Amino acid sequence: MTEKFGPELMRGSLDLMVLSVLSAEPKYGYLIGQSLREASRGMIDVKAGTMYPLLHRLEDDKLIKCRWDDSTGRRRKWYELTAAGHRRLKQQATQWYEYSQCLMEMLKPILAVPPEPA
Amino acid sequence: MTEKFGPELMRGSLDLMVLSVLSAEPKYGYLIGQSLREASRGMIDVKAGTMYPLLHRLEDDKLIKCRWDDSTGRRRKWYELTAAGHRRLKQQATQWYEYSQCLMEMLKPILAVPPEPA
DNA sequence: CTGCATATGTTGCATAGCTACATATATAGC
DNA sequence: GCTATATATGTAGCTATGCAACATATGCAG
Repeated sequence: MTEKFGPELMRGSLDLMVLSVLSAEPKYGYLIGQSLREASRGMIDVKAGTMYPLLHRLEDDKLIKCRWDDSTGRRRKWYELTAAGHRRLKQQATQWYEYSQCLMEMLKPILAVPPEPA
Repeated sequence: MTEKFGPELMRGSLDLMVLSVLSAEPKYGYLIGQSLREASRGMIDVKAGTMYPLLHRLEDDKLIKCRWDDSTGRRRKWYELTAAGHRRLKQQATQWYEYSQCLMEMLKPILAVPPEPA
């Protein structure tokens, strides 16, 4: 396992990742963080100070909507995608795919060079 | 042709792209911008207010070094990678590749859905 | 000689991820 | 019962970086 991905690298795709893990089923903030860690085998670790403001932004933009669950001792804020959220997810996923293909093309000659032997 | 890639998307990989286009041969700032536009078929358009501060940062970090050419009427500042720059490029390219693979895995189910018919 | 492409640079703004902190409950170990 | 840890949400302030807007200057085409 390599190092955890730095914040600069994820900048610009965190929204996309959160929308992505919410697309299948509703989740609450803490659980979203766990899901991302699992899906990335520990490479992606979104901090609380990043996650909650991010969720509030997405909610302000009407891409997700929330529902408090106070039935248990643990207060949990469940989020799910709105129709606009689903649309945005598809659009952003497509754009990210195109971008990564574009960048990959540029990096091809660099990545083709094998790493120096130890 | 889709829309130009937004700044949020490129955040975190602009350094990598600049190092990448400098890896083959020295270039000056304005030319780097053109090279990126061409390599991306117009999708990537780095503004002057982004490019020059970026180059100064990379130089401060000793990843690139410059040489003025005042022999023509056009003052040009040619940049080339240092040894550290080459190392950083390989390292960042590899990390970006891993990150994109990771994200692509997450986006697979979303991208698999065909776009709605018009 | 006027306008545009070329070429480099700065200032100030907005955005978003981080650390550090604050609050509160559930659970496990002693 | 007490303590430490995991769970769960939140805020305030810092920092980094891409942007628009501006500034300066040259070469070349009409």
